[in-house]
Amino acid sequence: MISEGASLLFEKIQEKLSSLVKISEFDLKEGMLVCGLDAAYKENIGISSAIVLKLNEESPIAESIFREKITYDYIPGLLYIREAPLLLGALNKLSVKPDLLLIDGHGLAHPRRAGLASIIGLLTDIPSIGIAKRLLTGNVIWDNEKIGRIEVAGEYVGIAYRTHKGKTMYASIGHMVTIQTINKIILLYNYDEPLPIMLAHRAVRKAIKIRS
DNA sequence: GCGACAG
DNA sequence: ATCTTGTCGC
Repeated sequence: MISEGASLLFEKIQEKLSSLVKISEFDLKEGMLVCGLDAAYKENIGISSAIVLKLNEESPIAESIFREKITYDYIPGLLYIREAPLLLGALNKLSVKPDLLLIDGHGLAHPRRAGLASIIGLLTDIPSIGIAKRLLTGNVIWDNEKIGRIEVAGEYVGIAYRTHKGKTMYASIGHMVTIQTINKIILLYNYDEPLPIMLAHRAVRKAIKIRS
């Protein structure tokens, strides 16, 4: 449970962090390490995973699993207080330092302009992109059948795209990347859920299942 | 007041 | 996210 006062505190912190987010050019280069992050839950236990792949390769070169007792409930807009500790734990166990983080959740496509992806990027000082399956705030202006622009409070913060199976995904700027970076990532993973995130998702699902 | 609401 | 069987659709 999170008290009303604590929620206000976390919202204030989030607003401050938002002002620290940098939108900057990020060039994808051969050999770069792309890391997918995801988490799953089993009762009061949270499990997270970080899966690292070299750009254009499909076998992980490093991966980690992290488990920790959950202390907070999920509150829309405050996902980070529940999930950031888990993701940081998984990142901390990696044997390598990723060049780019792909995180399940939003970046700037957030009411306070600082979703989980932005916060993880800021705290680790690693460029990041948020990729969510549902929109939390803002609107999508579809340019064509498969690509659209995500706008929040008049700002172009990300790209919405439709998977080959018809599922809409919402990718937004986390930290130290631009819309162009997101465009390249979407193309790189062929308009599907990015492989690193897919593998991280499978890893946590598997880990959750084993401990039951 | 009503509805919406990342994972 | 998670609880869950059969079932609608490609």
